Amino acid sequence: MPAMAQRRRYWLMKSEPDVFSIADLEGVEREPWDGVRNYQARNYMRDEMAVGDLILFYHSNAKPPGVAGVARVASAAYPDPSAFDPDSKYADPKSDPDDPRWWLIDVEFVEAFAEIVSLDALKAEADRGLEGMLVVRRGQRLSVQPVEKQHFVRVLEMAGAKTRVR
DNA sequence: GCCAACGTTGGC
DNA sequence: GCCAACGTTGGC
Repeated sequence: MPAMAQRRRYWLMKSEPDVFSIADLEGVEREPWDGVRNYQARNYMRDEMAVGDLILFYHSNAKPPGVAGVARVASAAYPDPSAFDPDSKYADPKSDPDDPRWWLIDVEFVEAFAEIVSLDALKAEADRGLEGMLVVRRGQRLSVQPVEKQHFVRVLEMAGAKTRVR
């Protein structure tokens, strides 16, 4: 009997569009998500993400902030090379190549929404469909967050997205 | 530009 | 192990 398939998980990842937007991801197709220097975000990438997991691509520090499209986890986790690069702004001399502190996954483009699903729009649904969604919580700064499947599906509906979830 | 939230650092 | 100081995030 085959092993039961791993349950697909859903995620939200933040990026400042001035630095790297959903259009930038569409242009390169695939991008190593380097530079994350938060342990909880690292743990999600290193320990919980699996190839094929779908991601809400969120524009932070944007006008308006909100979900701009969909991406997909495209690699298993591997050590973040920028931690070992002294010329990188993400260099971390405390990360030992034999015991790397920082890990990442590659992200690939799936879809750019016709219109951003703004944070305001998400908040407006927070009591009817998006209850408990982390990104609408005040003070929630985590740049990699798990998303419940029903919340993910609801955001796709709000966007009129082409992406379908099985 | 402001500042609340909150994670990290380091003195003790 | 506590906690003040500090730095960053990110909405506004």
